[in-house]
Amino acid sequence: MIRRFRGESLHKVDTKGRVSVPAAFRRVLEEGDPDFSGGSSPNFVIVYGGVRGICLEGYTISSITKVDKLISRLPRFSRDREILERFINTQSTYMQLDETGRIVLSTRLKEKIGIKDEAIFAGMGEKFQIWEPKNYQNELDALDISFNSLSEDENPFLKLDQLQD
Amino acid sequence: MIRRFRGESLHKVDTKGRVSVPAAFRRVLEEGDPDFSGGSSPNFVIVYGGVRGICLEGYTISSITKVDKLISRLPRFSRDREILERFINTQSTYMQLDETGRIVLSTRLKEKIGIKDEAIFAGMGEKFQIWEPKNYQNELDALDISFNSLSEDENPFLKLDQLQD
DNA sequence: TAAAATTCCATGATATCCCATAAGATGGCA
DNA sequence: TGCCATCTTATGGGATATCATGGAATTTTA
Repeated sequence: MIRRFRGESLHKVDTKGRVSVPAAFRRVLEEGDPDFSGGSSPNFVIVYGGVRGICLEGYTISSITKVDKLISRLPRFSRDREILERFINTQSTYMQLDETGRIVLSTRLKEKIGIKDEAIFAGMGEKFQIWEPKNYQNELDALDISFNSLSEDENPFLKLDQLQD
Repeated sequence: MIRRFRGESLHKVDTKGRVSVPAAFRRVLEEGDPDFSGGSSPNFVIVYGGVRGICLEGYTISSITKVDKLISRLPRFSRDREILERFINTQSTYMQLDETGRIVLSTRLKEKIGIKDEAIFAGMGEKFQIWEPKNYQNELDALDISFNSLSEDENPFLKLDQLQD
C-alpha cells in the first residue's frame, strides 16, 4: 500500500518552536525518504512560499524529487525555470524529524504563517499542510461558501469521473 | 540523498567583505566538491557575469563541471561557444570557504551587485544566488507581478505537469 | 612599508541533543 | 470482558554543540 497524508490534528508549539508531527504522517515521511532506515529519522522538505503563502507545505523527499526533476528538464537559464526554482527551491527548506517525532519551526517560519503556540496539520494526499488554527478555520469556511455557490457542472466531484486514467 | 540548495537567508557583510555562507549551503558545497574531505574546506565557483545581471551565482564544482561539459559540446569556434565561455568561464572565479564557513567578497564583486553590508543568499537547486537585499525584494515583487499576470496556460506550475515523466 | 588580505581567537545567539514524564492506545490474559 | 502490563505519543526542561559575527594579530603584496 502506498500511504498518503490523511487527516487533521492540532498540536502544541513550544517556546523553542518544537511541534510533534502526527504519528500517521511520520509513517508517510519514512516511506517517502529513500535514505530512511529504522533507527534514523526521515528527512523531508517544507515549502513556505506557496502561491498563496498562508500555510506551510510538507513534501516527502521522493515527491519533491519528482518536482525537482521536472524543473531540471527546463532549459537552464529560462525564465520559467527561474520562477519555479524561486518558488520550489528558494522558498523551501530541508527538515528532519527528531527521535521523538518533532520538528522545530524557526521564528521565520512561524511568522510566515502567523503561528504562536498551536498548529494544525492537514493531510493532503501527496503533501501535508501546517496552519495557524484560526486561518485554517477561515480557509474551511471559505471553501464551503465557494463550493456551495458552484453550479452543477462546475462541481469538482462530478468532474472527477470525467477524467480518464 | 542528493542535497540541493534550498532556502534563503540574510547575512552581514563586514568591513573586510567577509560573509558567512549559510550552513545548509556549506553541506551542499562539500558534497559537490570531489576533492573535499573532512578537515578541509570545499572549493566552489562564483559566476558574476550574470545572465540575470544583478546577482552572483555560486556553483558546486560538480555542477559547474556539468555546465562546462555542455559548453564543450558546441563547435569549437562558434559564436555561441564564445559567448557562453565569456559568461561562464571568463566572468567567474574559484572560491574557498574559510574554517568558519565564510567567504570574502572583493570590492569588485560587491560593486557588481551593489552590496554594502548585508547580503541575501537564495537556494536555486543546483546553484545559489547572492543578492543585495533591496534588489532581491524587487526581484521577488517582479516575479509576483509577472506571475499573477500570466494566463492559465502560461503558468509554469501547470506546464510542469504537462512534461511527461 | 603602508594597505590589503589572510589567519587566529573570542563570544552571544541559536539550534540540536539527551533525558524525563504523563496520557493514550494496544494487546494479552484470566 | 474487565484489568493490567507495555508501547507509543505528545510534550517539557536542561545541557551541549554549531553558527554567525566581530576584532586582533600576522602575513602578503604592491
